[in-house]
Amino acid sequence: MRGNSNSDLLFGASTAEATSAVRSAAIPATTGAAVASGQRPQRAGSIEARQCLLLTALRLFSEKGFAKTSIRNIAEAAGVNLASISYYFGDKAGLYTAAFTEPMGNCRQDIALYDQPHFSLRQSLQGFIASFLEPMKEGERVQQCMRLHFREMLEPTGIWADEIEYGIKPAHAALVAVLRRHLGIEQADDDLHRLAFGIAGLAVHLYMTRDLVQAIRPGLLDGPRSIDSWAAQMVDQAEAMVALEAARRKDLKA
Amino acid sequence: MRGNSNSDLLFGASTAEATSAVRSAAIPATTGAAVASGQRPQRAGSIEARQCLLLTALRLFSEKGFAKTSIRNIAEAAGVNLASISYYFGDKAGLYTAAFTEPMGNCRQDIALYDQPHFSLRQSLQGFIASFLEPMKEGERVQQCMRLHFREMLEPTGIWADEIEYGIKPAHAALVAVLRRHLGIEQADDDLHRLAFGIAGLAVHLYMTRDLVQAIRPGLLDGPRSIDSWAAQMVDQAEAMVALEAARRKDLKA
DNA sequence: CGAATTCAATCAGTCGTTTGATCTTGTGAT
DNA sequence: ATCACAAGATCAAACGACTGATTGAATTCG
Repeated sequence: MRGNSNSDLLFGASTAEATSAVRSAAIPATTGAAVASGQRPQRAGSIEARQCLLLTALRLFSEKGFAKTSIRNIAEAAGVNLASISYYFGDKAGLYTAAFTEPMGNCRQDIALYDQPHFSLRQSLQGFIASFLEPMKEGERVQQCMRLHFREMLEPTGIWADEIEYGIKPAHAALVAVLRRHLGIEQADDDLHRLAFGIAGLAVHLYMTRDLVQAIRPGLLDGPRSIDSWAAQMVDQAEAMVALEAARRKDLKA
Repeated sequence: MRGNSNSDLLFGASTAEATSAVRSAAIPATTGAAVASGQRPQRAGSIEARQCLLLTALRLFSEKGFAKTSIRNIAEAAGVNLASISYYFGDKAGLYTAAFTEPMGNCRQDIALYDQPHFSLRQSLQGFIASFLEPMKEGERVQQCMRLHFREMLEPTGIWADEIEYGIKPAHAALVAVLRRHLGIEQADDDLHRLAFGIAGLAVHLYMTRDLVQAIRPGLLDGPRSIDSWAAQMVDQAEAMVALEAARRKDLKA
């Protein structure tokens, strides 16, 4: 009953748990009556180990992916004992879930950056593109978050379903709303959704093909200046794509 | 010395080998003098087993990735014995290499589709976009090839380096050449390369976010008609992006 | 016959997970 | 202030399952 480790890897791990409560919630009935529900006396160095484990896991998972990263690698790199993983996070899936969701508060893209009624189209597009490209300039922590994010996109593990529902869908809907507003369309149709996907794709594509760009045209991605240049070009392109759609709809009417 | 299985997984497997010669070439010195170099009497059903193994591997690798697919899974699904894998392909990496490269002849994008001196810009863009999107309409075999391809993009295993060098780089260079020609530029600069990446990203992005599109706007991807609509829109968008770049350069001169 | 192919069985290694002992720290009684 | 006790935290060691790979005999066909 426990053996299907390949199929049910990342499901069932509790997601909405407080930092210290995870430790107990993930453990079924091993240590017995040691933990009940909400009690966090906790010693001094405890959080350090947990945090170190979390960040190391984030780094390794984002670099090598879930399957190719063993919890022994993580424990070793973090300098903590192997059993600490099951102690703090229950199992490998719990650690992954925690590494995926907990640090995400810092690097979650903000819809408010582009979905404002008083924004011009260009302002909205700038905000949208920036919400994707800005993290590329920041520290590696944020980049690891994004990298893990986009890794999920190609290799869904279960968390991704949640992320689509509560992260991507709203963002997409917001962009569609922006476009709908500026194009003067009442009901969003297939073409508008495709346009939204296309604009998002301008930015998303960079994350996917980052290594590719590095290999083909090195220096096109080094330093914040390069990112800014790229972002500016994307905004122009997105604007042109919207203008194109506007013209197409105008032609269609006539 | 043999233990570093995580790091050197996919390296060292011979790539440029004929179909039947792989069987021997990948095996160092195990079966002794059984095989020398080029001798292929071969029985009738032999190629069937090899082919079945290859296609099953292609399917499973494209669905679950390299690490999460065991050779036992493949052998079982293919209905052949486990040892046949090492017999025909040497090891797991050899099977992967074969599954990656051999069926690729059918679905390799053709530079000739868009890099023609007498083509109009629109024709070239149509050919380029089509070279990406056309496979999405064909059978699942081709889709598995492409999926395995883009899986490599996020999770490089070594073959990817070759693919960049001999598959992607030439394609990118060809697109840059097309753009350079139509924009009347002598030397390709960063902006032109970014434009090329952007146009490619229009199409590539679809592969990455296929599941996403399916989840957010189902029906936007079903049937060849939908793909055609999408391709047409992409061509228009790419054209607009080129026009934008042309205008920008004209302004820059003045 | 003899080579090509298939098969069951087994190897050593890594994986995720669990265990029980040990060390460390905070708390309350004396 | 000192002690003992308990809970938090860490540790080495091991478990069973699964992995990729290999062997040598059995089978099948030219």
